[in-house]
Amino acid sequence: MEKLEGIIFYTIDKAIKTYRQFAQKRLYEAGLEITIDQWLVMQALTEKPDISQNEIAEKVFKDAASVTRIIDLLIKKKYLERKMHDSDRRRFHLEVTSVGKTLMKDIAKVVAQNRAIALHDVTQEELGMLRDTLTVIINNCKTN
Amino acid sequence: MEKLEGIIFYTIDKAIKTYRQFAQKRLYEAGLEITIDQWLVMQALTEKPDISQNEIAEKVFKDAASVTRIIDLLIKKKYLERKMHDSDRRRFHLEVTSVGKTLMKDIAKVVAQNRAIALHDVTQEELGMLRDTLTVIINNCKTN
DNA sequence: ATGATTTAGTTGATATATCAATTATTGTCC
DNA sequence: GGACAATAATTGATATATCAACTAAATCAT
Repeated sequence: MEKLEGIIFYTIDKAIKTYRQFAQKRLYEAGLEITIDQWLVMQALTEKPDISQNEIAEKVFKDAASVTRIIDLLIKKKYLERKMHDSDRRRFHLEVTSVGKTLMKDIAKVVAQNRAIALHDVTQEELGMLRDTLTVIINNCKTN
Repeated sequence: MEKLEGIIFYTIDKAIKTYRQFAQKRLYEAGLEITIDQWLVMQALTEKPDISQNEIAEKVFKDAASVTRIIDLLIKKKYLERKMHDSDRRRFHLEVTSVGKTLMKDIAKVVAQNRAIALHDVTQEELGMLRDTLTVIINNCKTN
């Protein structure tokens, strides 16, 4: 068996974990009280305000159960509110509060900086190839 | 703010999560009772039998606390044993049992297949560039 | 040699991941 | 239109991630 260092999935794992730690630390240092995972949910809601919890789960690659719990925390923090859904009483309408909107704006700057630092010296071409190769891997692994 | 789909870290996250789900499912279907994270710890121990728990944590990008708990489970499953360390009574000598060794051999085949499937149609050159770009990102994010 | 510091590992608290089971509601089909 | 299946979300159980506090042992410094 090949050593861990030689395995590409080990490197991919290392890259995303290193970036997440880096990004989380910088959010924390900027006084922004949110985790990366909570931000992902907020971002999905910002992009599509009428999204359902199940759709959020799919979008951020999480389980519906995880999304339920993350939303519970975001509500506790007053960044979100659960309201009645117009046409489907099984669903909720999730509303980003004004506090939540302000927070998201503040985060945007830090997130942009994080990416710029993390991608320093990576060309557009390299970025494109990175994306293409990862997309091939993703499709190869689709179970269905 | 750019949409999630356009963010490279979102794609990296998606790739590693898709692969992990794929790999875990195939391990489970092969009747192998181990998680990917537990396998990582076993593999680190197989590569360096005298490794310490802290060194394992560093190698597999986990917290020492996580490693303690993963090892507890591996011991409960009889794949590992904690023994006295020769020269340092703070440490343990972790020993892979014969059951554990057999398991690791069985896993090796499945893991090799998983990688072959996941990397189908990815050339050596693409793999090298993927690794290089990820390494740049990892170094850019090193906090220290 | 002893007092301070460092290191190895554990434990508790909280956040997240995953699966299975459950509830409430909606949709389908005859 | 009423039984049945599908869907949206929650909850419980277990595994993992992370941080902080802690214990025990080793090392360092004078």
